[in-house]
Amino acid sequence: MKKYIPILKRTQLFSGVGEEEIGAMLNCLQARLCAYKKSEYVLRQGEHTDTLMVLAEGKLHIQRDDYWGNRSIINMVSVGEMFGEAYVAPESGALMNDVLAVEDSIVILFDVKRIVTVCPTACRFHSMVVQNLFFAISEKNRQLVQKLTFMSKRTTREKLIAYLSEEAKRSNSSEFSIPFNRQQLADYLSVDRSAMSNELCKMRDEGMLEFEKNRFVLHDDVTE
Amino acid sequence: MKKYIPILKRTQLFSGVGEEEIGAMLNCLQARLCAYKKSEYVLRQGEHTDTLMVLAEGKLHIQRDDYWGNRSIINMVSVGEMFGEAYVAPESGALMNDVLAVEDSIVILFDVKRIVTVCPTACRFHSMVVQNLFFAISEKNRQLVQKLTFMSKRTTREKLIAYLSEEAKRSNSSEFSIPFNRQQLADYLSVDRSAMSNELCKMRDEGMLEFEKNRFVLHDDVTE
DNA sequence: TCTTTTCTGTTGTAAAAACAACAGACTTGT
DNA sequence: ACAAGTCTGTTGTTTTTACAACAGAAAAGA
Repeated sequence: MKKYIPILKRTQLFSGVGEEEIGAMLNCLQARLCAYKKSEYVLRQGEHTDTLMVLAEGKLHIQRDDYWGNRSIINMVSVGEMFGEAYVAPESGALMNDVLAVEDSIVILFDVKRIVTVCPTACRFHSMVVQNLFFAISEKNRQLVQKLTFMSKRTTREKLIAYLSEEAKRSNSSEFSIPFNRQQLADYLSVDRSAMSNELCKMRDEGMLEFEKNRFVLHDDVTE
Repeated sequence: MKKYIPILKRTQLFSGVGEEEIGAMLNCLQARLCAYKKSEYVLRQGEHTDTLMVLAEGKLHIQRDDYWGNRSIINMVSVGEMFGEAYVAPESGALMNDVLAVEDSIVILFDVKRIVTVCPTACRFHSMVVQNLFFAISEKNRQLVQKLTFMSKRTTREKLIAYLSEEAKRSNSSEFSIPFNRQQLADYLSVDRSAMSNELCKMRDEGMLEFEKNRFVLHDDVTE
């Protein structure tokens, strides 16, 4: 557990909190570790949970398969990011999604009720963590809205442009990598993989962009 | 301002807080009122804000018009619901959406920094409001994910079924009203209005559902 | 190294959506 | 009561997507 304190220190949740204080809070928040192999499920749709989780190693997808087997990737979780925060409210009900480890992963679980309900003066940095948590959820909120703006586009091409432009903006460069392979990107944007692949190649042939594997270069006429 | 205390008392944000305490907190949180006529913008995309807002009267849409004039309704705000919570973090950047009054509306603004950053022992119920705020944002998060699951469906029919089933579930009845007219529903689901209208009528002719204006009745084969 | 599996691009066909244009019903405001 | 405007359903055409099937390249595993 101790070995992950440096990772936790760099997370948004513990931003501004020193390593010693984090060590103390791990007890206070009853932190536990859980390991998952690639392709294992961390959580499954329909389950109940009331823990806040932070990814310490690996990579996760928050996703949902519907009755017909169509997969929709809601979001991606990278090291240092948290998940489960939407289900800590008492009446939040069952999980709407699966959480899948797409790489071998290590997850840190926190008893979030202790973060929010225990008097914040209990430990010195508690109120700072509450504030961080608040900001982190707000940001996740904006991420979801961002994703909605990709998905609200009518054509596959528009969805691709919206998504790729955002990734370019996020990396401050017209050249960047995406965290998905083709099938995953299609699942993320909720389009057909082959149709998307087709569209990407058309855009490349029209000179809008270049790509190789998951590395993309947008040309000026795309970014505006 | 005082006249809205009963409304505030019934909001998720002030749940569990008495009317006198709310009155006291209005000062503490520097609450202000703002009125908007139907079709006026409460906030515009690109602006900056750091206030938390609660709708006291009327109805709002959180939406976005793209370059080509396609409107996408991200969410709807009813009386007692809050909005703006995603932009209170210091580095949250410019608003991604417009907020439009679809009816004459009254909005209450709060200086949210005082909710989150001021020592929660300042006033007695402060920590309860912090907790309420946390739960409220969590719930909004789930709402957005819910919407993503509608939008991730590939066909208009599937989107309609996903949305209408959810509304039925929410009202615990196969008969319910929706808060949108046809154009607004199409904007909410990001589909073409006439195609959607067409699809709705086909579904009605196939006996899946009935409707009249914004009142719907789902038949058994839809809900399962 | 060789085999197996995964990933990506390609094509053709069928299905669905977008778009445009219009008519009748219903509202709203004067 | 009337006129103007809005809302809803309807139809036909064009565009786009979904789906299925396949082949070569790349990666993973034995």
